[in-house]
Amino acid sequence: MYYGKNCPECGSKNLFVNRDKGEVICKECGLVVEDKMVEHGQEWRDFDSDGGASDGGSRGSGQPMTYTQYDQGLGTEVGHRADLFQLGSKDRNKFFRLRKWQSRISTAIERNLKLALAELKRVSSYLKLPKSVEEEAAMIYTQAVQRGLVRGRSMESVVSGALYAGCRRHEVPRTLDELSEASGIEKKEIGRTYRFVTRELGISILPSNPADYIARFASSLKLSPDAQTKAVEILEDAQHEELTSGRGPTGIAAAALYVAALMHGEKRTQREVADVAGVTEVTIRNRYKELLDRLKLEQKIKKTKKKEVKK
DNA sequence: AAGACGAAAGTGGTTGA
DNA sequence: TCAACAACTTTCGTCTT
Repeated sequence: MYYGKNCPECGSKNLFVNRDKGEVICKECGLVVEDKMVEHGQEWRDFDSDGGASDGGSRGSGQPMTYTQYDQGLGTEVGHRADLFQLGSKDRNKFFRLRKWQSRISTAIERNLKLALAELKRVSSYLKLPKSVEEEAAMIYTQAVQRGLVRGRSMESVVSGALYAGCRRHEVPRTLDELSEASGIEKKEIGRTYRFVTRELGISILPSNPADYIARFASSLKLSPDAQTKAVEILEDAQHEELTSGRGPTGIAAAALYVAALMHGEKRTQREVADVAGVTEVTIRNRYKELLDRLKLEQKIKKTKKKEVKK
């Protein structure tokens, strides 16, 4: 199927549309021509304006230098087909010679990065992660590749691990489940590579704070802002009582939300809360019980219950 | 009938010898 | 490397609303 454009890398018309993944791949050279098709206004990766002779510090499209640019803008691309028409026949040999040369120095690392960062962007946009996280993850991945940490692991799993690490560092945690769903990599695999990569790179891993999950969970549950702030309060109390250490942060966040919802008369079933938090009802119950025991919230709940009865 | 509760057995990961 | 261990899940039966 002709996609309507040629591959900016090799000029081939043999572009393959993968709707599941939302990307377009060139069958000739393997370049991910376009990803994030769900998003509006995705630009084509224009190597032509970026690379080649015009690269003298002024970036073609005015992009800042970033890690998501696979070579950080430092590499040199030898021009493409379109340039041919501007060249005299005399220069053609030179052109082809340079192109050949380029393909030789284009190392496995660069090639890997190119593909990996496309994948990274795809997953990142799927999860609607902020740019800063994407940058962080790209940086982590780049370092991982340079240290040869990808060897023996799938590229995708390392990308996912890097993204997970990026999320954690920017305090916009996503659960392993969400990463897993977005990337198609198994949860434990992501966790493994995440631990491995962060350890090898000496990246500090601050344990994630349950409060970071509250906002997202609350909005999927359509809870009022009041209930949400209440949940955060409960969380703070729980941390004073040291109910939070050693426990899964999502379970705690879920329980806090569940209680907060009860207290505000916006009851959600344990099942509903459990689903958005990615834990089971049992876990919520356990945390919930602890909260009641240690924080003496019982009377408050009974009060609101009476109110409901009166109504 | 659906939700809440809890017991019991199972799973995967961490830790310490 | 192995066994003990804690957190969490799965499953299932019982109670409550």
